[in-house]
Amino acid sequence: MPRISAVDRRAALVRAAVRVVAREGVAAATTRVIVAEAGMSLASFHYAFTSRDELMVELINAVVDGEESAFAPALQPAEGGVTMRDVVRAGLQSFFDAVRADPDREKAMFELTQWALREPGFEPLARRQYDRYFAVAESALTAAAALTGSEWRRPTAEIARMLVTLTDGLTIAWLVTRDDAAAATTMDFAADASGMLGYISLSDA
Amino acid sequence: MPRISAVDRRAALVRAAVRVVAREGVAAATTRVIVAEAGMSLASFHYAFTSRDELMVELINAVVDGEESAFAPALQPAEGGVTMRDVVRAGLQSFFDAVRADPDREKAMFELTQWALREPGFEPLARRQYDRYFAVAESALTAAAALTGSEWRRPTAEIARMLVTLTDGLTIAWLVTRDDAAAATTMDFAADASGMLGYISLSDA
DNA sequence: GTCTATAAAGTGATAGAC
DNA sequence: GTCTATCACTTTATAGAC
Repeated sequence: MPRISAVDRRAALVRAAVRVVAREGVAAATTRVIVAEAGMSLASFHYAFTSRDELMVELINAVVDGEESAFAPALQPAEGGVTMRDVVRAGLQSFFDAVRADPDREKAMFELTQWALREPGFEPLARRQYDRYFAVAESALTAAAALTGSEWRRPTAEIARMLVTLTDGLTIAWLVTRDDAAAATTMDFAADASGMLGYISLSDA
Repeated sequence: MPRISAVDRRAALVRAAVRVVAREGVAAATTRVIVAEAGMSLASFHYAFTSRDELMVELINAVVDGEESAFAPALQPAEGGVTMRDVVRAGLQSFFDAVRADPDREKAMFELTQWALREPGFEPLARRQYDRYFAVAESALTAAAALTGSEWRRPTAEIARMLVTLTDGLTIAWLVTRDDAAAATTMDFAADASGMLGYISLSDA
């Protein structure tokens, strides 16, 4: 094999590990499976990382940093006026479409959270993961307000947390039941509720 | 060791496994750890069960069947009239109090769901688990309607699913952040939303 | 029935040749 | 740097003495 710098090797191993975790789960992501995915020898793993836990830290940080807004497609400027209720509904649909498009990824994200919650000393990684979720949700809420000319009546951080609560619950229930119709009903309900409780239009202010 | 019937041994092993899974997680619940918890030899395990997977099936069925309504304390008849909004809020609080009282149990329930979702052929167990959650939620909603003299405007099965979505999301976020105040805000929001959208009082009907 | 002992396969990590 | 070979340990499961 060609000589690869330690940093490149680390990056390649993390990318391989991400694929393995999504495809086969955290428990199956052993060092041997990961190096096979990366096309390396087992010894190369421990040349790049001192331990499997060290890779796991880098892995979680990588997927968390790479987390992008699944709500974005619904937040494009549209012709004519658009209601907050409809933007929230469309944003939830965008999120849900992303879940349906790659269920293994979502399963993996939950598994990583729970792995971090169990592994002594790794709880901060789970916190970081959720801080990122909250931040992504909050910026989507801010964009939605700008798009509709409204203002959130409660602190956006508070509503963001509610939104993450909702998307987590929605995702788990769907991963278990695969019931698209039930998911749609949940999203309708949530959009109606957010419309009634969460914001005021600027013209009302 | 005294002679124990196979069925008794199975039951004892399942009870031991439940404790181990709650305390140390699914991944740490090896046959050795489980038999140690039950005070048996390793060979006794395979006398009672043909495989670890067979125990896992029985384990999940046991915790799912034993699932009781965490909403119940809030559904006791009270003096004077009580609004649906307040019953929902109190029910969520009862649920949340149970989570706070035994976080390891909740962590274990999520882990078991995800284990079943990953293990080939075990998805039906995860379905069963959520069917039970939905049923528990639905009966709580029916009891709440009776208590307040109201009627749900949508099918209770639909609202039950929303309720489970909410409690799942609430639980995960709290397990990660341990933020009681944020959880309270989420519950307030959810109670307000359910009050505005989900039911009609019988006097309106 | 219940045990000890062990098989067979997997794990993370390392030594040492090249 | 990169490899093969291996260590020390753990896993599920079983054989066979009692």
